[in-house]
Amino acid sequence: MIDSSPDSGLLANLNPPQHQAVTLPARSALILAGAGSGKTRVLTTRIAWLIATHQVSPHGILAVTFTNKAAKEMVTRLGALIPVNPRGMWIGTFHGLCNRLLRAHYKDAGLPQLFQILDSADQLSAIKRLLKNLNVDDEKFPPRELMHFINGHKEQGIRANRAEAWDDYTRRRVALYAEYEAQCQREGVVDFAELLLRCYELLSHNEPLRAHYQARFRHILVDEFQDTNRLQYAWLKLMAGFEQRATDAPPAAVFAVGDDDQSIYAFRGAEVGNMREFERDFAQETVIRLEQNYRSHGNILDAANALITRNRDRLGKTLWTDAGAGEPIRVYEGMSDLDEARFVVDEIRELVRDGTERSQIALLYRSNAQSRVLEHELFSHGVPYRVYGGLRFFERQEVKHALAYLRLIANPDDDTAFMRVVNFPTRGIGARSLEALQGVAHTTNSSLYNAAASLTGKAGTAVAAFIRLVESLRQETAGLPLPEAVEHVIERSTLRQHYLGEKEGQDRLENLDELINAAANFDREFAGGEITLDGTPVNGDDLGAVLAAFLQHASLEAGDHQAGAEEEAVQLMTVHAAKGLEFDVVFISGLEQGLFPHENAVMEEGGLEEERRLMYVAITRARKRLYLAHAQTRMLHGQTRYCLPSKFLEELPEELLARVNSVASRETAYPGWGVSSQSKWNSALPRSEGRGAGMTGATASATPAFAQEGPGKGLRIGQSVKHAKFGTGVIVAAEGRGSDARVQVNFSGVGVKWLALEYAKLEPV
DNA sequence: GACTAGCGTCTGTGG
DNA sequence: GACGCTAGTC
Repeated sequence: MIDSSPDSGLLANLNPPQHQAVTLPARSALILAGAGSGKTRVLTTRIAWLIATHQVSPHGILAVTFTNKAAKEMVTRLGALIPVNPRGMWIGTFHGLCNRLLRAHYKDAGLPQLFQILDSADQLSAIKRLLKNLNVDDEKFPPRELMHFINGHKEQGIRANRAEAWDDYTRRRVALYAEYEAQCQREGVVDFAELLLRCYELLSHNEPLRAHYQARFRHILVDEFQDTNRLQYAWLKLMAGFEQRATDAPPAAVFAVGDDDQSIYAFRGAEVGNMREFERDFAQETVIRLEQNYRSHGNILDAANALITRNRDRLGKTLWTDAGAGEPIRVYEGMSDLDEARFVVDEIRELVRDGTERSQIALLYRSNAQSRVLEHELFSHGVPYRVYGGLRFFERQEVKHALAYLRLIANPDDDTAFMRVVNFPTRGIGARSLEALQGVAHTTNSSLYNAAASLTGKAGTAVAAFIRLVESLRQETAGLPLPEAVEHVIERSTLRQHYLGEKEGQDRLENLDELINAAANFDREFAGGEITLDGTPVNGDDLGAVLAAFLQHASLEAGDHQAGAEEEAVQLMTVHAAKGLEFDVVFISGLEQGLFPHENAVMEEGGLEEERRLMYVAITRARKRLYLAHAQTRMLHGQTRYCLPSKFLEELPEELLARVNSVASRETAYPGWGVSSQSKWNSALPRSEGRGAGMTGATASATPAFAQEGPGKGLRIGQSVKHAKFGTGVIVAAEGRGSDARVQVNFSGVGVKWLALEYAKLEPV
């Protein structure tokens, strides 16, 4: 029995608001937890306290997060706090928990026992296949857009039969949505959004089941509440019993932790408004603000606060810290993305030389595409690094191919898997045979596999050989342990042979080996009873069950922990991926108009504010040192773009910043540029920390050169100019001479314009 | 039916 | 700059 008095170990070292939050009575409460305010600590300590004081058994707790990482972290920390086996508890992501529920009640949910989960790539190819089967013009109905339409509706909890459509085009899309639903049902597959919607409907339509879970979960804890979408919100309401209560038990106490300033997932349906509605819908009694930041030095926090106060409609919260001001925030302007990368890598090497651990250095960017230059520079200087996100292990082509064979073994009706490997490696089954096959499948309302199997007598030997291959794979692997089954499939399908013959196949072969490794690890944990199919242990000797569990693991987990995760390496990731993490040193690169804030985002309603929150998240990742970098030119889509500094840079108080470009280096690089306009870029750092001319001078060749005679004298490509009507912009192109001379200028906010130099009065800035 | 050159699109973020 | 798709060729 654990002493639960306030000064016991469990509650020691909590600050007053944290303490209050942890020990709240069993009623719904909203915790506004600022960045670095000890949010995860409060969540896990709350669970431990509830259990230790016998207010609830581990059985009665449901804790929901968004990412696997957060769920794992919670489990680990909880295990360190109290002697309880957290594996039996319901702690997981929305998707993971819904999957667990659907597995446990697959019949009631109208699903096959071994239903497969489609990741977004699978979903897209399923949609493409659907459009093809229905002879729909995919130019009129772009698959990506349709996918967005379908997922958007599911995230609102709207099925095709209830979707609104006021015009023909939308009516058509709704019809396609319905067809897609039917196709998934036929194939026994479920996409990510479907996991949630299906689970919601299961509970909503099945009263005994609803009564069971509503009575069971007495405390529901939600992490990152600001990221919930409509469906997740409704799911919580239903689960907690604030909607359709089916039991005599009172509603659960919902402990929602969130930060409206860190809401960065509106693009996938998250509604910050859920935080405002929480009070009404969940009978919330208390709001607690966690505003003391334990992570960052003062200057970093001041910058974050200054930035975020520009957003409207905040719930209101100001972070403060006991820590000193610390170092100024370093701002670097590179001439090109390459120059920027060189600066970043140079600094990293110096930091590492001075004793900073590489894993304590994070390199953040707005979009994944930016990682390439940085990676290249890190690689060529031999700096170990690790990229998170981007192409994940289980999303790689070769891994997906191998998994598709395994999926066909587990479920022959999985048409997505069938199409992926029916002719890979090539075995003479072309578009023509497949079209015929799809026709048969369509008319007989059966899966492609069954259609193929029923036709093997007459439909040519290639298809028959494929069916025989899958059949023999199923038989040969039946008695094998999972890793051997995986290896066998890789060999017998001739996947390995295929990649052996490919010039660039080495990486792919290594990934296939890694897949066998992953299967071995998984099998070990499975056999140890640590992993189960639906929360209840399954017979580990049954390959079907192990395989199904492994496949669902592969679709719900990105495979982030695969290969080299523990290596001492610099961390590269998008700002989105960095949420919830912290590092001693953080670089934010690509702080340019159009990139961060992203040009697509600023067009959307509330888009700029979401970008600003994203910047806020990025800044607050840093503990001790923060670098902000931007470049004047950047390669994008294969061509050079001329960029203005991000407006977010202007929104930071100048006194917190130190411009680390030295005038001397820029003079070398840009002969003829006025020093006056550069004065504010002078270093505010002590001399020893300023950049020498040597480093940046080496990149002078990246400077675009364009000299113009006549009216535009002194203007160059890349030059910042001011126009009376359009404001400031950057010259991106020029043509003609004398009175015909025109320049193309990219104005911030206005866009790109061609201007005749004779008439437009452009002033160099 | 397999292979390849050329073209268009993409990179905006995730379970 | 990379990838997927298409048209053209073998």
